[in-house]
Amino acid sequence: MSLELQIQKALAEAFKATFDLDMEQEKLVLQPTRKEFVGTHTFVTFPYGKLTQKNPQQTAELLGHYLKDSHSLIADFQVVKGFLNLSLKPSAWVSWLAQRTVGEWQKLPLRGEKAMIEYSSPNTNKPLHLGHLRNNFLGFAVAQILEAAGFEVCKANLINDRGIHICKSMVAYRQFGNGETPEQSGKKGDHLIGDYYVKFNEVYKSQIQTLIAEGNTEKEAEQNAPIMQEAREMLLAWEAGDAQVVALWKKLNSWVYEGFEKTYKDIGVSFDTYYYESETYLLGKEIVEEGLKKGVFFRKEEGSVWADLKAEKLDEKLLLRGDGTSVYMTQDMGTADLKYKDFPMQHSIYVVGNEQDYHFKVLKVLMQKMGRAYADGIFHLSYGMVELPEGKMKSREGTVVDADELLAEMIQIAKNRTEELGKIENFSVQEAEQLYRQLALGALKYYLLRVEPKKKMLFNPEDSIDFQGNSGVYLQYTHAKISAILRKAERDNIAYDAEAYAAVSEFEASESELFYLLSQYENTLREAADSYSPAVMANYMYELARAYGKMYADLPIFPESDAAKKAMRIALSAHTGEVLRAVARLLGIEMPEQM
RNA sequence: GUCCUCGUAGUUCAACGGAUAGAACAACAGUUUCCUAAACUGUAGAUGCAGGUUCGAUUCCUGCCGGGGGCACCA
Repeated sequence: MSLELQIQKALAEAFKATFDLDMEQEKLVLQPTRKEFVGTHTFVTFPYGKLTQKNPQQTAELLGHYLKDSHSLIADFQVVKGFLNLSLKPSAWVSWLAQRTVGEWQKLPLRGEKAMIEYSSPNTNKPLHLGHLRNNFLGFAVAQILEAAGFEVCKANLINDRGIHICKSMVAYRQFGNGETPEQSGKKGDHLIGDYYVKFNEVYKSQIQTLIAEGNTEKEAEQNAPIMQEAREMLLAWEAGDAQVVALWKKLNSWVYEGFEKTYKDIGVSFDTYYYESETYLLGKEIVEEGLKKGVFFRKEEGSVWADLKAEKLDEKLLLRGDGTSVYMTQDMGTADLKYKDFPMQHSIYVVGNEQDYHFKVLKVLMQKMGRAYADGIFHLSYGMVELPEGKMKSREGTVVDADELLAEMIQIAKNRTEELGKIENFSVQEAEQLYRQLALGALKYYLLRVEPKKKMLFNPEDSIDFQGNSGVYLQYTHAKISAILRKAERDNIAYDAEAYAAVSEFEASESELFYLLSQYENTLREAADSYSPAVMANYMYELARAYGKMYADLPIFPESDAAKKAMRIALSAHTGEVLRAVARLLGIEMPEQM
């Protein structure tokens, strides 16, 4: 049983014994004691005045006395107004640490539930940019977190490989490409195709201007620009299965996939299954028919099919055009069923930007109306855009922060900083290269993950990404320092097992703080899983590293004369390292042993 | 027009309805005979505005102001 639970149980007993009140122990929530007061766990008694017939302060006093007198866990208490601050006995912490270090603590018990996480889901007409990185890191981290929290997880990538966007690149390539290939040009396939997408838009723009100059309205110009018409025709040809168009499409897409795979590998994300829009875009019509039969949807006179969601304040939603063709929502309904068929899940998570909030609200309501088993478990993990100081990134105009380029720059910065500091002279070239990558990716991932997903975030290329302070590098540095401590303990043959530190009977403040934070791993993981928020883990990891940094600076380890204390500090260091590594793994961040 | 979302130090981010709103960067001032100074310590600095609910509101509700996004037989 966790310390938290033991305290809650004790509190329930205290309520019973002192006030003859039966409290549900889960509701007796504890919060961390603020560091200006003594203690680790705080119970707030303001809400219980009516029940106990005492004022909050008296309530806290009475509960505190009971706990101190009757519970082996509680060393002391202190009351400030309605706050009951509890201090646990060092022996309790010490045995907690002893148990912890032998047990399996990284994962919560299995829940017997499945969760599918769809993320990344790129369009195949351009390379990944900074916004995609946020998506990829979020999706991967949430998958890891849910798995650690006891879910069976499936990571899915739904590739948007068809549609007008890829036709634009195809048209531009056909006109201007001269058969260029990734091999000859030395470009990654996704970049090559992305360049043609930009090219398309340049030509499109100039054609619009010409047409406007010839007296067309802007709308007409946009409609009639020859290159756009060509793209539309190509889309129709693709849908008709035109052999040449399909062959071109396959070739260009295969180049893009190679490029994506390289990037995915570089940034350390992976998938368990792939869906291709070209294979799913026709799905969903049967669901519309089913909905019509059930009377959930209705047909307008012209033949189009709609769902009336006015009761849900979502207005009316088109599901099938008058000519019987699908819209985006139609295929998403079909894909939702397909996913469930492949992986019958209780939770279906979509990592998609917040501009689609409405879409996913509607999707969920529609599937609920259709009575789908998985419908209540649909969750749109909506995240805010990554903006530049001058505003939104626009692929069309090529004003994006490219993922591959950014990573390369980060690696270069990591290299420069590391060389300045000169701490890895013993490294081989390969080891050094690996370290630069770890630092660069760690900085990038932590930077993007520490912000609450739904908030938009600003990226300023001028400032780059932090390598100091509240940064991924700080966490890695803490881990590297810990590793050095452990190497030294090993070398000097200093034991730090449970027996070696069992005798410790008092703590310094920074040790208590560290113990407390280490004990919060499960709670934090549960909270992160419940809210699908890697930011919760990221912030926890930073707090933990900071607490360790403080202890490291305040207290000597090897010069400590009390052998038990020395052993305990090493054991604390070791476990802090383990927790940091465990959390970092959830976020996809690697922790170096030396830096 | 309507719906959703965000608004916290100069800047970028924190804070299950709880104590004197935490960090980091930037600024200023300190700390290496001692385990990695990519660190540690200190100083200064913030809840958009107006109401309401509550013992208690950055957090919940209403209105306003400001930023972002959505809503069309587009994807």
